[in-house]
Formats: sequence, structure tokens, C-alpha cells
Amino acid sequence: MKAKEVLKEHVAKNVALTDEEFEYFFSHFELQNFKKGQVIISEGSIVDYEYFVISGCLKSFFINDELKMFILQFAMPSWWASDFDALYNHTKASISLDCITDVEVLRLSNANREKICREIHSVESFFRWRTNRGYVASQKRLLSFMNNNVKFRYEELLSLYPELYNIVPKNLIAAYLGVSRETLSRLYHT
Amino acid sequence: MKAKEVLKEHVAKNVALTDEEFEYFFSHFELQNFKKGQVIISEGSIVDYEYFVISGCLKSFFINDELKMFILQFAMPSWWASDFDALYNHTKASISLDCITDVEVLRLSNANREKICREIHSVESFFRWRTNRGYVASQKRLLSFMNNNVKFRYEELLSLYPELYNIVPKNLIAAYLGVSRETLSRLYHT
DNA sequence: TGGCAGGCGTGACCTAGATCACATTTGAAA
DNA sequence: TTTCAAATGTGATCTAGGTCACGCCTGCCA
Repeated sequence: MKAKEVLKEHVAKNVALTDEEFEYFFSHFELQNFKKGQVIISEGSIVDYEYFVISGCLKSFFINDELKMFILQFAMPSWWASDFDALYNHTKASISLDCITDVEVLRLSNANREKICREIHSVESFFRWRTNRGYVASQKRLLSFMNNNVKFRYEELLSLYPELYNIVPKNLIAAYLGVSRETLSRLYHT
Repeated sequence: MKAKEVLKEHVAKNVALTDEEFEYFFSHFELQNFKKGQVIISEGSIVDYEYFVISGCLKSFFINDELKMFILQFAMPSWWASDFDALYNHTKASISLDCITDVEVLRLSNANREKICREIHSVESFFRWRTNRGYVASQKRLLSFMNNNVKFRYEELLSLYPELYNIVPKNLIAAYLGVSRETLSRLYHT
């Protein structure tokens, strides 16, 4: 499926745009390709774009003082990723974004997003919906984190996103679950 | 300060509404008073409203199978609270909302929010901003949860919201931090 | 004004998961 | 086809925080 179709279908799930509106909306995006391992946003840099994934898989993550990595999000096709804090508030990135596999994305600049939100009311509505969805998901994850042990959270993750099992190495899954890779390994072996 | 002023100031921080627009916007809210301990949203019920706090303090929380409580949010003046998942997706509440102190709120129904978002573009923009802010805060809290121990998180909470120290009992603070009240107590005593 | 429930401190003990150290497997690049 | 780094398994030991049990305040309301 072409990038444009993926985005169109995604948007259409939530707001109704005419074909002309969608074409105009789409004209604000740029298609980009990245190789596995490439860094898209690195900590400390200025963030100007958000990314809509067409194919492949990204991760957004934070690295603490002891060099331990925590993964905030695996971004699969039709997911959005960026450091939204830095992006919206024009601060330096505290979160990094890179490619777990080869990746195809549509990128949208901060300025362009604000522009099309201003120009097309439905687009603003779409972004409100999208952000709300992320917010709710984030709260659910926080609750699960407080409430459930590693094994439960691991199985929950895999049942929500079975694709991850084949694509993402276990040490990254562990970094998403907030446990050591050893503990994750011992869940089913030993 | 009157409820209307609190809301007006809050909105004005982020979008520009004319006085007429604001009056119209405000006409969709209803002022409500609750007593300490009163339940506003209870688990399993239908959620039709979101609440903007004028004075006092609310908590939104989840109770698990073993009756352990986890607090998602303390809502202080000029904060919004609800079960946003249930509200937006028309499902039953999995989260409850009640009053830590006597409380004054402005409530806004789901239908009215969508109506004024449709009618006034700036209002939609405001809600997009507000939700984005919540999303970013939630991600930060998740990161802090994975990265920091209880003591750090406790001090972080108090430095962000010093008012809480006087208003909120320690067992609720513990439920927010995701630890037992005993552990919280032992941080500084013993 | 006396009783009682909710808030808080604390001792003893338990456990999920962290950490460190090392071995084995594997897949992709040269 | 070899090679090397990344991914993974696993034993031994450590620790933050949980759980249970109990006791003491304190403020509120009957």
C-alpha cells in the first residue's frame, strides 16, 4: 500500500475530509526512508518534526545517567512518533527516536501541523483525537505498570502487538517493560 | 476568584477567544459543589462529563481485584479530570473520581464539548493543547516511574505540587507513587 | 466527653526483580 | 566461509519494597 493510502485510511477512521482537503493535507508531509539503526531524533537536539510510520518499526526511548535505556514506544505502521514535549514546547529533545528495522515514514513539521490545523478545522479535530488516544494509552500503561508484574505485562504487550515478538529483540522488550533482560529471559526459561 | 474568571484565565493562556466567544463557551458549563468524600464518577458507571476544578482537590483512581488503590491524578484548581477513556469511547468507567476536600467544579458534558469544538475552531485548538499537555505529563510520569526510586518520586511530586503536602494524607500519596504506605512512612522515619 | 475510625509509625520477615559474571548461540558483514 | 558482535541463557547473590501485625495518636461526632 502506498504511503498516501495508509495515511488516508488512518485519517478517515476519525474525521471526514474531502478528497481535495486530504490532498492538501497530504501535501504538507514528506516521505522519508531510513535504514535499520539510523537515528531520527537524538537527545539534546532540536525537534521540528513528528513522524507517521508507513512501514517498519521505530522506538522512542530515554537513556538515564547510568546509561540504562527505557523505551517509551514502539511505533509500528500507522503510529505517530516524536518527542512531543520538545516538539510542542520548543525545547531540546530529552527523548531519542531511532529505527529498529528499515523504515518508511511521512514526516510533518511542527509549523506545517499548526498551519493545517488552522486552515482545516477537521484536521485540528483529527489531531485532538489522535492525542487523546495517546493520552489514554499512556495512562493505561502507567496503571498496568503499577498493578501488574513483569510476566503479566509481557503477555499483555504481546497480546496487544503480536508482531513485536518477531521484530523486536528481547533486550528492547525488557527496556519497554522496565525490567532487566535477565529477568525477562527467566520468565519462560530456567 | 469566581469560577468564570478561573476558566477564562486558563483558556486565555493558550488560545485567544473574544469576550463573546468566551461567554458562549462558558455557557456550556455547569457549576457544581461537592463535599469532601463525595464520589463524582464511580467504576462501572456511564461517564458523561469532564470536570474543571475551581477550588479544592479531586483524585482519580483505580482499584484492583485485591482492593488496592492506585491514584492516577490529583486534580487541583485549573486541572481537568474525568475518565477520559470512558468519556470519549462511551464505555463504562474503569476509573473513579472523588473529592479529597470540599470542591467546586465546572462540569462540561461530552456532547457540549464536541458541540463547541465544532462551532468554535479556537476551542478545538484549546482542547488539543490541553490533551497534549496531559499526554506529555503522563509520559514523563511513566519515565520517572521506571527510572527513579520511591524517595526521588516522592520529592519530585512535592516539589511540583507543594500544596499536596498539607492537603493529602500520606496513604493517598503512597497510592499515587505506587508504593505501600509503610514504605513511604519509612522514607524519613525509622 | 468518651469512644472510635482514620492516619501514621515501626518491627520482623518475605519476595520479585536487579546485578554481576560467564557461557552459548546466531546472524550478518567481510 | 569465516568471524565477530549482538542476542540470549543461567547461576549466585543482593536489595528495595511488600506484607503482616501491632500500637499510638488525634480529631470528630454522638
